Amino acid sequence: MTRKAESKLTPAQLEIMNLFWEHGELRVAQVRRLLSDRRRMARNTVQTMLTRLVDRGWLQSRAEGNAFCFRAARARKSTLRGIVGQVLDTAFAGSASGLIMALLEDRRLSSDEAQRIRRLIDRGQEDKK
Amino acid sequence: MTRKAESKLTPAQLEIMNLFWEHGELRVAQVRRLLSDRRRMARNTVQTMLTRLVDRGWLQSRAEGNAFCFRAARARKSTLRGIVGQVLDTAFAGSASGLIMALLEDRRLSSDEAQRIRRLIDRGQEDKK
DNA sequence: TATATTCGCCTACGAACGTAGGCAATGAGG
DNA sequence: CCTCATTGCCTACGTTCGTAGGCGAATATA
Repeated sequence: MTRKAESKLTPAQLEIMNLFWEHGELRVAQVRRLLSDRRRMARNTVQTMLTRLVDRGWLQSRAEGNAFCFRAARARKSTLRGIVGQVLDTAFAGSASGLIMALLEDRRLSSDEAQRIRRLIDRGQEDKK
Repeated sequence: MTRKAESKLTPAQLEIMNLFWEHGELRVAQVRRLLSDRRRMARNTVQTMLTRLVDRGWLQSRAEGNAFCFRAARARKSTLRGIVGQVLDTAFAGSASGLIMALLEDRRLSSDEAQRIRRLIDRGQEDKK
């Protein structure tokens, strides 16, 4: 069982990880271009962040020709689970309903989404994989 | 309208804020004592953190005799709402059901809690306010 | 071939965090 | 009056983050 170390991603790092989870393998320049839609930063800034993400096990890199290809080293699913779990414990003392209450307080759900959530709860109730 | 600045609390800071939301007004030594159950730190560490929380508008202070009393300057509710909203946007691209899915993936709900959540969803569905 | 672009790598820097030492004042106890 | 514990305040230090400059190698272009 590989220990996670759970080093916690900052918002900026998470934004980068999202790109990898969505696009798979990317090079520095590509990350920068994809990122530039909402956040402009120098090439070296992107490079530094990728290097640090590699250091902490969030990304893997692979040499291809003269450049490098990076890709996510951890699954999106388990990472998000970790993030939510952390918030749940530190901010809501483990109360899932407390968290969901806060969630519903400023976000109106579409009936579609409400339906989906209800199903999730029911499934989690009867059956535990 | 006092601007929130939404400076984001770190885990350690949140732990302290929780004490104030639970206990109301506290002095440095009291915070340290309450904190010592799970996290031992020097008096000056606590002092520094409180000072910084005051600087950033999370706490208010009031002189009482020779010492100071601190208390929360922002409501727990709106703070937690902000935290969840931030996670929702940065990690789940605004998808509430995505967040809840991650939540349910490693936390089994008690049927009690499931019931409560279902009620919250229904209420949010029909009626806003 | 000479020049410009792209990329990796090393280094830096200010801000924020968590941590804490040390000093001065004030109040309590002998 | 002298000593000790408590408190406020100022300062510091190592780390991480976000930001980036600059150098040198390789590649593309004129």
